[in-house]
Amino acid sequence: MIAKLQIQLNPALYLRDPQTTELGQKIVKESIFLIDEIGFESFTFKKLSIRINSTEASIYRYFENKHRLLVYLIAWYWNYLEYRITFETHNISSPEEKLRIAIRFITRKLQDDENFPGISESVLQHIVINESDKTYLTKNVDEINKEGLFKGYKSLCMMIASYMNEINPDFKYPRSLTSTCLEAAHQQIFFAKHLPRLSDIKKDEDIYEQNFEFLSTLIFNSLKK
Amino acid sequence: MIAKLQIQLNPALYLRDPQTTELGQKIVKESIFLIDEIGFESFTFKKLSIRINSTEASIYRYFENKHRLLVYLIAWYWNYLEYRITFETHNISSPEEKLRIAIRFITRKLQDDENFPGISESVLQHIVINESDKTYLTKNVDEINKEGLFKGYKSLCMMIASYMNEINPDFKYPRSLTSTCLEAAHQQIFFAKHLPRLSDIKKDEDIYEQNFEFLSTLIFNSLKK
DNA sequence: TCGTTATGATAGTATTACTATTATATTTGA
DNA sequence: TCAAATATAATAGTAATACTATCATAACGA
Repeated sequence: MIAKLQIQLNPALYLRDPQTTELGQKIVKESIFLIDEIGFESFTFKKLSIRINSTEASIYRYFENKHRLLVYLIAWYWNYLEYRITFETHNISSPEEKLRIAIRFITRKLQDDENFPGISESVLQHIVINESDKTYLTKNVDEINKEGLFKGYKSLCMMIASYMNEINPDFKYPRSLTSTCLEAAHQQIFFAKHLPRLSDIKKDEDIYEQNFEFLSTLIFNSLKK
Repeated sequence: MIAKLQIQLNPALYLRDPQTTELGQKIVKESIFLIDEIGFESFTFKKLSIRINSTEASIYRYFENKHRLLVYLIAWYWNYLEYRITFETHNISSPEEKLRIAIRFITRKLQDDENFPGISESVLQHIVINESDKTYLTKNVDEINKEGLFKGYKSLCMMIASYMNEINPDFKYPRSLTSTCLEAAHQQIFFAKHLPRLSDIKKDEDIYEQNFEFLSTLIFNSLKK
């Protein structure tokens, strides 16, 4: 390995940086599996502590509460996506091509990434599908936002919106369209699985591919001059 | 009054029909205000019971738990919207016009409706913006869905999708586009207020009007042949 | 090796999300 | 109109949740 990769996150996301200690890494790694298994509402630090053979008090030294831990995990995900898209669009000059790559990435089913052994990206993606909206749908959004905890999501949104702007500078809603599609990217997967009448995506075919087609159509039609 | 209006809801939504008793009506009416004030996470039957001078146990006779109460309120909202849209599109034959009316309604800021004095539609709309996704983003979606509790939302979605189908039968994603827009209708308002970088909607102008413009553009561009 | 830091072990508290029981008030219907 | 059914209030109780606090000990670094 020539360089060790690490996703840089806002220190306000945690009390103690979980990436720096063994226990911290265990908390993050196992919380992903546990939240995926039982859902965020049923997830507690107590249950997690039992799973990792530690104590509630120890986990509370890393994260203020379970909501902050969720915000941390989701922030990690968006930062990871932005990093991957930045990497893949590097040296590509066509904004259409960059946009296509970005749509590909936000609609793609993730595989676990060996560069980040502490985190199962595939399971984390399930959490994004099922729980990510809960990070901001809370009475203290403004407070959390002021601390900069949604920076990763906003930054990704603005990056994609900037490609749209390059393609058609007259289009009036690049950010709204991007945030709508970022949300749809996981919502449509959720609907296809649980509320199929809300979607045209068929469960028996490749739902991720269909979602890519849907969002590509939506975006490129909107950007036509 | 020549006819008393009442939104018909699936009886599985409640244990005892709140529309039939004074206490039930008080529970529904005040829960809307209380959830809006303190947010769904902080909302408890205990707090509500104090507010309406009743007891926790009495409220539990109407609703299994607070999540079911939320599902009830949101179901009421979607049924109400469908009722209004059905009424307003009555006798209109142009599918473009029907679709425009529907978009108008899903993006419009609601006023309290005198026909339904027990419910503040304007405050309920805030709850839809802030809390509605929590009705389905839960581990037991499938169970709740099987009971038919999301029927109102699905029915509204399919109605709007059918207008799209009339306009352009070749368009492959009428349901996905509709559900995406129904979600965006409240998401963009939320973003404009709390996470403005995720949206092009400006807080200082009429956010509801801008949202109507955004979604109209999105939808009609998608339906172009 | 001394001091700092991280963790574990344990305990404790207010609140939440219920369930159960009983008494009383109100409605209904025979 | 009286009895029966029903609705509500009042009260109590429980297990779990979401924390906070204290102290001992292990590990670690200078």
